Amino acid sequence: MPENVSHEIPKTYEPQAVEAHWYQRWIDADCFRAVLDAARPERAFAIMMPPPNVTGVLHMGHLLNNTIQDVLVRRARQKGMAALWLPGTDHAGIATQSRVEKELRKNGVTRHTLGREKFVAAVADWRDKHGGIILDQLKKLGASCDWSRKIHTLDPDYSQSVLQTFVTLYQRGYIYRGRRMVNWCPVSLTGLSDEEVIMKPQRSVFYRMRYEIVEHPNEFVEIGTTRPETIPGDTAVAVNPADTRYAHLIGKHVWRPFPRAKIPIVADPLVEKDFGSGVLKVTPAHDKVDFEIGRRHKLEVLDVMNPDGTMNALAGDDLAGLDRFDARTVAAEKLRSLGLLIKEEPYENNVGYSERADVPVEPRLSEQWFIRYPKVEEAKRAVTEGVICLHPERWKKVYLHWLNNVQDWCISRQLWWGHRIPVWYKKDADRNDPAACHVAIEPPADPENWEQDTDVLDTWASSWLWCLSTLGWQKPGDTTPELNFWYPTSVLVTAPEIIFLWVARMIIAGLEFHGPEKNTLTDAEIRARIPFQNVYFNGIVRDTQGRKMSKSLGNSPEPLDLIARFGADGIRLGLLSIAPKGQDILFDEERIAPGRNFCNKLWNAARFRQMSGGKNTTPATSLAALAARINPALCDANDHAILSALAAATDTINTAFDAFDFNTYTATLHQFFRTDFCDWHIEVSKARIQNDATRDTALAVYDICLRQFLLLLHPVAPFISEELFHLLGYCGENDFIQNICPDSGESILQTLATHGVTIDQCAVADTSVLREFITTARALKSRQNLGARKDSRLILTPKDTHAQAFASARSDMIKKLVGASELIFSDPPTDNNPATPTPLGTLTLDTTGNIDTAAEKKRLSNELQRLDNLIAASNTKLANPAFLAKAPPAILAGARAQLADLLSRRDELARLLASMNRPPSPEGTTAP
RNA sequence: GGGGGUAUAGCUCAGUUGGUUAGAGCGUCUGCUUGACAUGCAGAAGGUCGCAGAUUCGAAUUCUGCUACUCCCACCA
Repeated sequence: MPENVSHEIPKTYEPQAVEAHWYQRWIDADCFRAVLDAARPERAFAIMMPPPNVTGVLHMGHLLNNTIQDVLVRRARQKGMAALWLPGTDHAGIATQSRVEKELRKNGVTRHTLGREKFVAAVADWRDKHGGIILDQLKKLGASCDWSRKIHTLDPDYSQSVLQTFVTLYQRGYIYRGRRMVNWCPVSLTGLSDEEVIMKPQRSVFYRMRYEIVEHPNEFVEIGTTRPETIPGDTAVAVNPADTRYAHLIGKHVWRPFPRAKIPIVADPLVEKDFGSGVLKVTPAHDKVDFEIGRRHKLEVLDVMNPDGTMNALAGDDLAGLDRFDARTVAAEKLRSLGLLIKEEPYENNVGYSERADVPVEPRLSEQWFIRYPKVEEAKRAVTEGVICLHPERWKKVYLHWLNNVQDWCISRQLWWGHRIPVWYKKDADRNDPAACHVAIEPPADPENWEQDTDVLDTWASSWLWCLSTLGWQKPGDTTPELNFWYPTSVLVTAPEIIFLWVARMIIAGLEFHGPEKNTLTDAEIRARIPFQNVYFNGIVRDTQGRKMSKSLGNSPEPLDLIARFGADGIRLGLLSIAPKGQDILFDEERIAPGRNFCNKLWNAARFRQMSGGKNTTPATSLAALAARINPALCDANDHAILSALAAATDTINTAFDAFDFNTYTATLHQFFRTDFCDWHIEVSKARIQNDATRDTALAVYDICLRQFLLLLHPVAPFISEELFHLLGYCGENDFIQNICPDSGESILQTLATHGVTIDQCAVADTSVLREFITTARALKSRQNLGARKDSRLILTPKDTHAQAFASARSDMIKKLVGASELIFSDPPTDNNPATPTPLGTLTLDTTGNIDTAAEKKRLSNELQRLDNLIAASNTKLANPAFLAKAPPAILAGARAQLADLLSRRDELARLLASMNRPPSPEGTTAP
């Protein structure tokens, strides 16, 4: 055993112990600390972790998202980049506040009985207790974040920057206050942005009713609604100005049923002629469209609801105090009793739900702060010009569509947990008079005369600064050494769900705030201001039925439990290899088990390498040192083949990384290691390991493969790769695999050549012929249920002298791999022994009777039929003059060669089939 | 209503710019405790590449239409 292999590899791989050990060592050695290198800006590589909510618990989506980030950052670290992965958490206004309010309610306490200051303190307290859990859980996954830089969106510095951007945007004219229709959540009691409203199809009732025309008693117009409870808020009915049916009624009035009142009939183009009766009841206080119509026609705005969704006094005695949905039933009853209800029809429509509270939002008129987005054109250009690349690219369209239709952003929330809006109003003054507003981070000098706005900012109005404020940015135009070095960051890894809520807004924030104030930006300025260069959208992790993971469905596995059972590396490998590019993932434990199995396989292969010994005493910490152990004269064709495959796999993986193609990455790891290295190369070279003369060279080839493979594997499976790298002595005791860059394919070939091993492509080709021959021979045996026997006699009728020499030289190898006691070269026996064509000639299995002749004949006929079909197709193609004239020569030659091959195999099969039809010869087997 | 996405083996997915007989993992079947590994090995079965056209010498791949499922956006009450 080599001296540098100082520890024996245990029999079974125990991920828990290995993971805990290495994570601690990495932390102790400060492996994840990002150190800027101002002199070499090209070394910068940064990823900002999408900050999880402090209320969040680790779920499958986090596992995938953070695995991808960790893979990218570890890869960068190996390549010698100054790699920064910055973690943090989001204060998550509504979610956190509701969570704590719920706790308080258990003790009969509300935020109002507690008061603002104490309540915020209580929430902060809860956050301090629970908010860090999710990041600690990520450590179990192996996340290599620079934990010393952990940021929270309510940290004092971060908060300052949030307030400062509000003030700046106000000064630049992008922020205004207005009485507008907003999406009101009657449970959270706050306004919401459009992006926080989820449309859901709803089974509703469409009420068709009639309103009497004031000027024409006993004449009615029919009106449809799904919300009769809002009738008391009606202040008009509207028709389309081009609708001839109602033209004579415009300017007249109808009776609102309850409370009974005269309301005008107006004409407005927003009304669809063809929908329902073409008459719309207008409730300006409770519908966005109606509000717009009301504004144009100067209609009264009658708010008949309380903030909590109950009806108020204006709704009339029968409805007042009722919940909006109960009021709907009562209102319908009232219509019926008044004889105004024509019909109730089942109806499916889309209703907006509050994302957090999951109740229908109520369009509600209220005073809110809005942002008119700056730099919208530049934000589009950043993506259309490819300054920011989206992966997969198709999200471009979604992103641009949003920007093309973007509405002003309602940023005030009627909550207490968050960044309090930095605006003070002069007492007893008109709040809409700018002169009576003090907008600044610092309160006015005479605070007793002012009142601060009670609202806080939308959480996303803080997280849109994530790429800036995490790097010490405090105010627009700021630069810091950290910003200069790491900004723009390299990749953002996130879910497409938040492309509007977060991604687009971060881009806008970067463009507006990073650099001096400018109205428009050049391409170069865009390049300098964007927050990230790439966005990788990972899919959503769903269950096997395609449903989102959720607590209430109980379909979400416990990630820490999975890590304990499969190992972090196993999960990472499993998740990454099943994640289709840009598609959602259907998660099932069964589907990630191969990740764990692969780790086990690797462990055992390493163990086999170590148990195979070797007399090397020199350290083997580089490719060159390992290559130096090879005696080129002892390299066989299999060595050439596996080393060639290693270089090819390396190149494939490098290309895959550049394209964020993780499918190819994991598939290549699997193909190379399992199929090429373990199942073929190790097996085929075992004899050479047992031979003193060849052992060192064979082991050196193992080591080159294992070392390079571990380096390539490390980003996705950091723990096991580090452990084995050390156990196999590929680095010093105090080194880490993260600091070692895998050689490129070309560099591997060059280093080998320097040490006398120039990959021989003929040898590589020979190996693939041998593999095919072995597989065919095994199949031949297996069909006779002799797969496990090692005493079979094989008779090869070589197709030419080269084939004979080839097989003869490898006779021992073939016998061992196929499981045969003899390999005889001879003409085919004349009786009905099973046989098969192979690349080297016809191979016959010498059986002593008892073969299933019928089954074998059937198989041969099927195979013959298949070949005949292929030959027919091939002939047709080659008989086509157009093909002969237009196909490239290489394709043509290929087609001809293929046909020749098919024909010879067909002839051989036909001969074998014919021989099976003869009665068996009485002597049994024939031999030369 | 508008815009995406997907459709390939029983299941989940690969399939690079069109090119020789469409691949993998899981599952299934058969055999095997082979001196690293049963979380394994060997072998096998299994596909009209959603449907219909078009382009081409040649289409899973490009184009058109259709169908099914799915996601996002949207002010039809």
